[in-house]
Amino acid sequence: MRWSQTLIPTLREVPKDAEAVSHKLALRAGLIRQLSSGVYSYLPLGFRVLKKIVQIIREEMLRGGADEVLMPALHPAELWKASGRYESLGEDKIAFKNRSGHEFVLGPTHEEVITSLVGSSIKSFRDLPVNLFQIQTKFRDEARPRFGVIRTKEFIMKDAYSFDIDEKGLDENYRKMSEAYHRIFTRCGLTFQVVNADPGMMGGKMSQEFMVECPYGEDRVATSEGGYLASVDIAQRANPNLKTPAPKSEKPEVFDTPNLRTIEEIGKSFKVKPGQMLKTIIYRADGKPVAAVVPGDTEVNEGKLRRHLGASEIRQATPEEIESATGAPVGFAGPVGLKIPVICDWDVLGMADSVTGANQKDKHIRNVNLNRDFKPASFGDIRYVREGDKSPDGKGNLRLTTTMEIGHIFKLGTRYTECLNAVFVDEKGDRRPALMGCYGIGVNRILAAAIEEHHDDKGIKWPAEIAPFEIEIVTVNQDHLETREAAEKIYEELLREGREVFYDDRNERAGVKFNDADLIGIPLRVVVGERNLAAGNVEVKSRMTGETQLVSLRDLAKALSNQKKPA
RNA sequence: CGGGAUGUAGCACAGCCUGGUAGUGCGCUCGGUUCGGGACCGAGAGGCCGCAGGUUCAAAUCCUGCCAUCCCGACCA
Repeated sequence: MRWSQTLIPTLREVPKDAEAVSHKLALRAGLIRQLSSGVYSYLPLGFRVLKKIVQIIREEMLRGGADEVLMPALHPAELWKASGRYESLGEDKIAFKNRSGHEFVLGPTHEEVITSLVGSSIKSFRDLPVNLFQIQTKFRDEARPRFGVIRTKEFIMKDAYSFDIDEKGLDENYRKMSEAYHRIFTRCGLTFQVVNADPGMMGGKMSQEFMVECPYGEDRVATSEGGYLASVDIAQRANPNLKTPAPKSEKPEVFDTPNLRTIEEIGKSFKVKPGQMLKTIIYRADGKPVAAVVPGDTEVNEGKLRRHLGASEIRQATPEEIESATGAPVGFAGPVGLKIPVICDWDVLGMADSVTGANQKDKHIRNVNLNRDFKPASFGDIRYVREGDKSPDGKGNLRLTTTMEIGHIFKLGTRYTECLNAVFVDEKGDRRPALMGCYGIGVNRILAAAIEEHHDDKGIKWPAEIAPFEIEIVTVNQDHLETREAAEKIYEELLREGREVFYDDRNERAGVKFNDADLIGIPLRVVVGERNLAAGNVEVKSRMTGETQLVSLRDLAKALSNQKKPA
């Protein structure tokens, strides 16, 4: 393709609020153009990258035994209602009614649709397993799109769904998909980690996230030297086995804290370190009130608390519920004298003479001590891990890194197949719901992640397999006849060989073209200029390594195919 | 949904406090000199100053409302 025939904007300046590196570079290099908040168009260069990524995904999914389908973007709302997930979609849902009053959802994900499709197609265990995937646009009315193409309202997703007759089959499909994901992300040039994750609202037993390190990511991962790796949502820590210090105080003392509710406010006004305070949060676990107590400088992890309690559902109490449980408005809860079960984090065992809410309006209480002043129902690991916590495998401490999720695989079990009636008849003649797995990849995010990982201050350095082109031809002086003729000849020849060539045939100064080439980041650059041409040579430069070499015109084709990455 | 900011030429911004002819840089057009790492000189074109009201002799500028965008938070397979 010739530059002059392509819609590539000359865009060197980027809005100052473009924060993420990948966002800035994608705009500057003319990969994308923003249409509105969280909605982007892909220009030719960006689209080529997407196409490459899509092709890699497609090949590896087929290799992994999945077959391709395409489901509609518009889903009947009845399906969603049947699965019970309609309401929980909340703000994300884009639903509307057509003229005849039918309600539709603009598909944010396709579990409901595929389950209904597969349910109506399978009869017997002989029809299973099936594993189907598609690559298409999803819509989610994100409350806050951000970081360019990292979180957008509309995005391209590869989603796959497997259906099996038993756990063994599900395990097998899950493993194959995991392997396919490893191949996909590796081919896309990404350094990634596989992290155990919280299955969350999707239900199911097991889930793993494929993460890349990225300062603009929205997830955090805990790692340790011993190889422990988990999303902070579920990351655990070893029990520090703290000994409770002897109280220095005689008895607790209530004091006035008018209008001071937060840990921060109290800390400031009374010179108390947050770590010396007991944060008490009231929850409803399966409808029953409980109080969770953690050090003031840590956060309660609801998922951990839920598992600790063995509850199936947990949520923060409403202000009214808090008032009835503690006798005080929000902001003054504490463990002393509470009538509801108190769950303490292990850390609390190591604290003495703490400050906490007094369960009275505008009052807190100091010199509070465990056992003497309050007696917890139980102890456990109920807070989010922090940098420096002991790794649960006992090997070293935890380190937290910011990451971006590029893929996620789940074992869903029968959650959808039961309510949407995707059942089959087994060998014994019994009707059973199929066991389901689902597997997603954010295609746009791979593009962003690749830029985040592979760039320098001049621009993008595309990994070979997803580069928009293999080779860019740059003429130093397009007006110079011999230069132009040589470049045209090289261009035509490479095209004939089936190479993907981008030809910067613009009548621009050399410096401009070199800088643009660095910015766009095509792996190989062939520079055709009068100086070298006189000796029958051109220059070949690698964007990744910066190496340059002089190659004679005669050997050019060979030199370039040596650079071609083995498939 | 809360907190903060910003809407002025294709793009990035200044001007606003203290009302008085619409500005700068990049890009674009024309002419010339340049031409192996973002050239220079000269001449031009291009704006309903987000929208609607109000105050005023006079509003990009002050006031009110709305809309949009961005940032922080809440939320998020």
